[in-house]
Amino acid sequence: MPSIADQLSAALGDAFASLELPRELGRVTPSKQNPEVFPFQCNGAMPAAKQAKTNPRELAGKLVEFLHGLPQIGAAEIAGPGFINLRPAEHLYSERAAEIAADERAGADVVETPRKVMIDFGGPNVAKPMHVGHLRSSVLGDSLQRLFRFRGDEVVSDIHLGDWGLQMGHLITELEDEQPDLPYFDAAITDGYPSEPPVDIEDLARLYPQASAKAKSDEARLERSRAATAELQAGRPGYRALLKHFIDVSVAALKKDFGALGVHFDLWKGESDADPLIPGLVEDFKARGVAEESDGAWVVRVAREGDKKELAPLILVSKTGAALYGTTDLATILDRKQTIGPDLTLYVVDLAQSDHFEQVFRAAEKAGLAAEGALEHVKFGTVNGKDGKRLRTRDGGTFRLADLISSAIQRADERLKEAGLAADVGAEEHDRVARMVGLAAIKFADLQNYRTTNYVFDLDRFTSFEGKTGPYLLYAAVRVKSLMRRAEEAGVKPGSIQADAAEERDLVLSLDAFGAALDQACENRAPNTICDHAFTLAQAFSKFYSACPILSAEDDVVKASRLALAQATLKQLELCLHLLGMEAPERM
RNA sequence: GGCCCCGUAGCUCAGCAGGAUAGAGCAACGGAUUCCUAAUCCGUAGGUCGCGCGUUCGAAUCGCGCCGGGGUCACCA
Repeated sequence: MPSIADQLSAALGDAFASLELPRELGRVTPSKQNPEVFPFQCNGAMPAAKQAKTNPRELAGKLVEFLHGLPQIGAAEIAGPGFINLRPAEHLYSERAAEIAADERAGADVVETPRKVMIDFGGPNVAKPMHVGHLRSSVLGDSLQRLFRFRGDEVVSDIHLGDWGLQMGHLITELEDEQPDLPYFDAAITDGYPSEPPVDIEDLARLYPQASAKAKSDEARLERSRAATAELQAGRPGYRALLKHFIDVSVAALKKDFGALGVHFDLWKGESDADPLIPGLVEDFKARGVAEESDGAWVVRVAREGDKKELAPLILVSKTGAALYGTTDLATILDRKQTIGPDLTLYVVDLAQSDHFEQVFRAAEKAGLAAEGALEHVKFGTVNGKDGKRLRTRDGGTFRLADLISSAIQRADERLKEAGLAADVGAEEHDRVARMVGLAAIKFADLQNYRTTNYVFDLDRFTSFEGKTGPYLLYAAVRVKSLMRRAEEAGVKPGSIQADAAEERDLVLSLDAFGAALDQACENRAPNTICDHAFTLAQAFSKFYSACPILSAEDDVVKASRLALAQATLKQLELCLHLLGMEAPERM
């Protein structure tokens, strides 16, 4: 059974069709005008009348006339220039509520034709620890993979490690300066390297910035890194062995970090995995004339007729013979095409890289590696401090993601203690709850804004249990869980739902809107509509909860009905939390 | 300078497949608890939707031009 809104849309669609007008005009939306009397409205009569050059009110009159006989319609009226206000038929509330209550998916549909969707996100760099910039990609990407999967698409996520290119040359040469005697640097030695890595994660974190800073002011130093990069890419055994150590050390640390964040990847591939495909890809591009020579480099021209912006060519092979960022990305697209064959690939990467992806996508399309529109840059803005500028540490450095997370968990812990929550559950459980609250605070704060906006990071606000926050939603879910436990103790069982009170109806309508919220989140590749839905639902429940006694209701039938509503709400709320990468504890 | 993103209530942000009187949260003010977790609920106040012009019966939403903030512009990733 479709949602109430969809049933009304279908009815309106029929009405339009009966007048030989497009069904799409029948789209019904929630009404803000007078929702108690007419919760929905349809605005299609006005554009239709415009097109047909007739009077909109007259047209609306015909539509309403058609609606009168239909079983879904409780009432319909014309208002203003041609708005059609709608009230669903009485029986729809309890029918739809019963269905949501019985449905594992809480009323959300699956997609008609599942696609294979590749999601590339996270993108941490082997050479450096994760910083705030990785937060959005990770949180957003993870939510998107959960969402697409839930909707029935086949999803493959890939962390796409930054383990190739100049940064590796920096690491190698900087390590050589510190420990020149290591066998990796002796070109005469080509085998039998130590199995223990020569560095740990802190070394990596130190070496890269050192080298990068030197290279900025010292051209010769930069050239050394470039040369080392070229040698690495050419296959010098000692450098390859070092690369493997770097990756291993880094991945071990990253798995810990992402595990703590609750973020999962199907594939832990990196840029270096695409390397074997590069020579063939380059030859192919040259042979087919996709690439051409320019100033000693090989480039793919991607500018198009009628472009507003002047898009520079993508550099496939630099004049020193090195593969660049774009080359690796193209080879990765080829790799994925051969091994996975995605219908759609989403790159969850910050919007500063818009031009880069535009180049890569165009080059891929030009070369026939991907269909037009099959590659998509899901861009997002920056995380700012209260000053409105990029979030920095007090001394102006970049904020480590690990520090950010631990400070959120610590703040959550303080909040819990202030409120006397999660007090009698034991220290271990308390810490677990604090972790859930802290992560929920960060994730919800990140996801509730539309992804392209830059948002201000304010831990005090995010960790509050009041208002539109992750902790509020967790608490709302916990309250219902607690209610369900009490019901069980009292031997009360959920029964058939009868939505009579205004608060009960509003709650049903809120539950009904779940699918639409997911549709929109999917379409926009932005989970903020899920955040919004979860919050609206929690609010609708709060109103219901304060207005309609459940366990203390006098009538057993009412009691069972309201408990069923509470149970359905909990299920849908937990699904929302899950899709946002959050989890509510049993008690708080 | 070209291009991209952003500009909505005191603050943080939704809304932008054109639709009625522009929303939420926080902060402010007033009220509600013998009752299932008051971290709640009810109410009040708060707006030239950056500015201007245009398209339209109708513009926060679409187009053009400005202003302000951020980003980006071929051999880094």
